[in-house]
Amino acid sequence: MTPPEAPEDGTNQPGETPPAASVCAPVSLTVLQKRADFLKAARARRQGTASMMVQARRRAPDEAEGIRVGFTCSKKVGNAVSRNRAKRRLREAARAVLPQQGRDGWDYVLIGRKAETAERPFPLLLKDLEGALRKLHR
RNA sequence: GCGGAGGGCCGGAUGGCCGCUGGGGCGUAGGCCCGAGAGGAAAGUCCGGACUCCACAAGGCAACGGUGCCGGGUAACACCCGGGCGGGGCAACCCGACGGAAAGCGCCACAGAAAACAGACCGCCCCGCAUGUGUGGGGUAAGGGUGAAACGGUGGGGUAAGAGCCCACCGCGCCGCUGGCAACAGCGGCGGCACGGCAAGCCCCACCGGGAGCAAUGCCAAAUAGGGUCCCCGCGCGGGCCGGUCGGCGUCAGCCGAUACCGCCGCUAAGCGCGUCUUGGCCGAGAGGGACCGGGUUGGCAGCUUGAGCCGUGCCGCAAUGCACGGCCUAGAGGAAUGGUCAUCGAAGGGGGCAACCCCGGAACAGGAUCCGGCUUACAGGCCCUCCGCGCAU
RNA sequence: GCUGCUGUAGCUCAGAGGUAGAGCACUCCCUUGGUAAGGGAGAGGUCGAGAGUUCAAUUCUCUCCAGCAGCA
Repeated sequence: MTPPEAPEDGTNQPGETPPAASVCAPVSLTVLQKRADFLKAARARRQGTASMMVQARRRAPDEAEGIRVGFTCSKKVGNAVSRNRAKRRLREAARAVLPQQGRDGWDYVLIGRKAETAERPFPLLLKDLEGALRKLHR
């Protein structure tokens, strides 16, 4: 089931992802660093999925440029190893999905969950993020 | 071969594509190229330091805390090495908070006659009286029972019964000699049992320690309200004193005062509280503008990785370690990088098979956050070296 | 990252080297026509875990494990 699909992903992603980030979409993807940005996003819309919680906020026009995204894992997720693994997988999922499906001028915050974020197969992780974005943009 | 002891090491591999962090080079720039990127515990934060700030200044004492056989190592340590003593193991070897209880105080439940300094419940023995079992006096601590612990142990002599009362050995204590730097050990002599346990109870002795921590600390910038100092303008608002006016009380002398009194208004659940006259003089200097200072907030920079560093060789030393020479540069983030995915190979484990082998499965504990030295705790599995016991063969 | 504090009954807390306790809650009984209140009786504990000191540890010491605070 996965082997037939997997090579497609392996050949498609390298060809498509970099142009999407560099040429086709002029929006830049930056990472949230400030505590205030996270707090603002936490007050905005949110959508939970099996593997993650997604918060999204449309910024005021003069705040910043492009799509911004942040990652968070609380201590409930586990020790440092599992927290870091969850954040890395979320970061990779955001890199694959947000340049196409994110909207310019929005902030997104992805929050890891206990075991699911680290264990869910990667294609399903991507689908979770896409579904959550669709609901949040409505 | 089986079982065991000690020490050391590794702890998924290779490659493709796409990324991340910081470094170097090129380029006006978009960007391109090069090389680097988690651990043995990075963990717990239990000790010891470096470093920074604060306090105090030669320093000492007190208090508090820590360490605690001896010697050595070290920047230092509660760590390491060697030795001693005690305990465990047939052994290799392992474990030990291991100073002082004859400086003092305190505690030792229950049981037991008695729990710390002597004494005697049941007993044993002698004598007297009464007599078949008691009673009075005296001696004794061997035996019984209790307890975690009971006033040296075993054997012999001795005795009315007993007792270090006497003797031998053991234990204990003191003295001397010998070996050792020392802890301590050995030997000899003497004493004649006195000295119960607890110091992870207070304490005594010796030694050590000022406090806080990189979220320490230093620097830069921005905006905001308020504070301090100085300068300019300056007497409009407000403060103090005196006076006026007005008001309240009054025993008619006076007293009190815009924080009083009456009333009103506003905030409040209510109470408290605040505001609601005026002009003149003097003192004083506010607000406004400018400059500087200090504090807080946000962001940035430094601290930030060349160090009690790592590797190799040689030398002194039983060893820890030290010294010399040569070589190497090995993460530096800051809501915090070291990843995702694919392919090939793959240890443990599970299933099938007489077996070769086949199928499933897919790597333990866990990730830097100023840096070092230790300790402790977690850890699938594997490799190497040395040693011990038993069995077999020679 | 650093520094402290706390773990005892279902809950809130005492306790101190030899017995584990109080209040509320729970169960049963009395009282009431019934409930509440009141009275009586009862049950409920690896004292966070593991080592050590001691004759004896919930208490003293050490090591772990949780939880909660503070520090820019």
